[in-house]
Amino acid sequence: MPAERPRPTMQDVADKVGVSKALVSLVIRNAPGASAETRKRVLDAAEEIGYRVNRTAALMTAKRSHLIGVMAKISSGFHAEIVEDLVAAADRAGYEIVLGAVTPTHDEARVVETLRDFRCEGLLLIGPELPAREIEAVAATMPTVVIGRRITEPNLDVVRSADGRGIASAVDHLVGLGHRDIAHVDGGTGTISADRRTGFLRAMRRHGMSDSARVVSGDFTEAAGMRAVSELLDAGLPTAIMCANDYSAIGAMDRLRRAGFSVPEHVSITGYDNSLLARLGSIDLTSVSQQPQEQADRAIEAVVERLDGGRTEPRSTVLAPALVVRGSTAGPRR
Amino acid sequence: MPAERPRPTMQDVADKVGVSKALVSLVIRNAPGASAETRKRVLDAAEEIGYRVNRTAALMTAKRSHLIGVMAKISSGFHAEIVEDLVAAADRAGYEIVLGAVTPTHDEARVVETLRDFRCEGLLLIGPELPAREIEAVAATMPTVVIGRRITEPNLDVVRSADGRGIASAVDHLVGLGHRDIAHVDGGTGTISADRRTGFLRAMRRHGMSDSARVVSGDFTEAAGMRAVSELLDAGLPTAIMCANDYSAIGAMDRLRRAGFSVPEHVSITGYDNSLLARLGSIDLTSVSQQPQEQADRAIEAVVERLDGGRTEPRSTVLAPALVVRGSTAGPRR
DNA sequence: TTGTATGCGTTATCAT
DNA sequence: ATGATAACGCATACAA
Repeated sequence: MPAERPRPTMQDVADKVGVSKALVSLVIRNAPGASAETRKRVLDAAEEIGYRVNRTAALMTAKRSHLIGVMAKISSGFHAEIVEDLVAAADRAGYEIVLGAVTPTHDEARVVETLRDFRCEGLLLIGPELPAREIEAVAATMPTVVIGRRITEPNLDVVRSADGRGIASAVDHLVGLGHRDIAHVDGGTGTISADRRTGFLRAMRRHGMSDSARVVSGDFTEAAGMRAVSELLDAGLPTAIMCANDYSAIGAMDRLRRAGFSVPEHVSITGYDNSLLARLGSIDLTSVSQQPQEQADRAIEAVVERLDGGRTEPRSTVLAPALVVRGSTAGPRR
Repeated sequence: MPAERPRPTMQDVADKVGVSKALVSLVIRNAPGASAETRKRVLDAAEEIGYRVNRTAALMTAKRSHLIGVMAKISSGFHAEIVEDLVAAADRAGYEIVLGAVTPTHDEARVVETLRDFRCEGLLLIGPELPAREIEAVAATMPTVVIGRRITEPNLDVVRSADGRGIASAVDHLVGLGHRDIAHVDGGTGTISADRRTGFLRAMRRHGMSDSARVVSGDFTEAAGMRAVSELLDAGLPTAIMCANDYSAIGAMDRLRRAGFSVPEHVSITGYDNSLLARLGSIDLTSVSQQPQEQADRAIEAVVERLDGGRTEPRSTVLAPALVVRGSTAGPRR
């Protein structure tokens, strides 16, 4: 027995003021068609009896909900960061965010269903791992934007940052410092990892260093970074190691230091994501920012264009990542 | 013009099967009063035409929504962790979580309003910074549980971990290792910080070490940890430093190392929260876990007791924190 | 077991 | 500018 005291309704306000509820509706929604006089009286009465519009009821009849569903894995710092920027951007565009959290007990499919049940008009999927055809099936139903994953399907908008270019800028940075022997610790199978890996190989080729370009397999974890360095210790250490993300970079740094090498004096290290970790003074990791705020702005822009502007052709927005140089990189020892 | 293709309704299913929508309603809700025969036919038809109950409409008439609102600051790793556990626990109890994210652009008051608008039956506030009377005002309206903050108001349930005891267990650990000169870097004003500070002082007194108990002021940031160590370097380094949270502990560690001291050889360091950071191999920080999963379970238990069990007296649940010993603490140098 | 009727709080259409 | 009224999709008491 949830002690639910009956909320005042629009009718209550109307009765109090002595007008029709239709008029109250106009005033509450800030729609034109009510005199300033009445408007004030209605607002005052509403305030007084503590009236708040019943969103559930409003959604029943309203054409629009102005709700945007966002699927994210909040345990990921990067996702959480983007979500923050999304609510701000949505706010500016006159929309509200409904957040669907992906957790071990709530998989992506279920989150999407829930979001849809809440009558969201558009869907923003952050780093979805759902099969492309399932995403496409959703996108056929409602405006959908995929954030941070390369995927081309009709009906689908994509906002992401160019992972290949991000890695390339890091390679350029290291080469500029004089490095010639660079290894990459990748993130395993998966689109993102693949993009970063090929970005690395391509950039190395561009610098005429294909021969020294080594790739060690990993999986985006700290442990993977440590394992990779163990391998490299056996095979012969490069002068710089570029990791597929910050976590593995931190693992790599740690393993190196435990082996008696110092960063960046003996080996330079780069990460990816420009996470909170990378920014820590005690870690101070050169990393690549995916520009979460930019991505958030573009994603909101994309849905809103479809929702308010009537756009129907898909659009892909690829942002340039930004290298953030910190203390984990320096010129190689001679 | 959001291309909203009309969703199939209960009537559509009813028409297809050739029954009334009331009957369909029974079947969908899994309520008794329909033959197994019809049940199957209805379910099949629903499946076929892709029918999903319109939650908005259902909420209009249903007594219950089985929705629990959670206010959290997802940029906080600790909050994010608890949220994950909450959705799992809610799931087991037959409820669904509506997540309200507190961000720089959406303050706590606004989030609470939104959650209420979504017709949540209960509210879970994680680490609220709202004034106690505002929280009480909400709690007067609907079952409310405050997580992680000490506060006593009528109508209010509280689930938290005993910060004082957590710090005390860390003190005991250090004293057991032989430390006699211990400093505490606090987290500024605020309930949580105060609890940890007094917990420290009390534990030190218990060990007869009030004289050597020093408190340096901080603010839960990495920078605060660094500043605090700078102060201590001038005043004379203790053999152990207990920080109010992991962030400031990391700042402290870093500052010490830059000054040429090593952890834990010269100085032992402890943090608080047992965050992802503390668990990193390269940081390996002795810390105190607030047991997020336990807290989540208890919080759900509390609302559900009020919602389903009809409990009305407030209840406060104080959990025992768990010390997690890692590599940042060791016996003092002689 | 099944169907009918009514209400939920709001928005939207059409009068006035 | 204002009001009456019909949806909206579903749950529920009640009738059959």
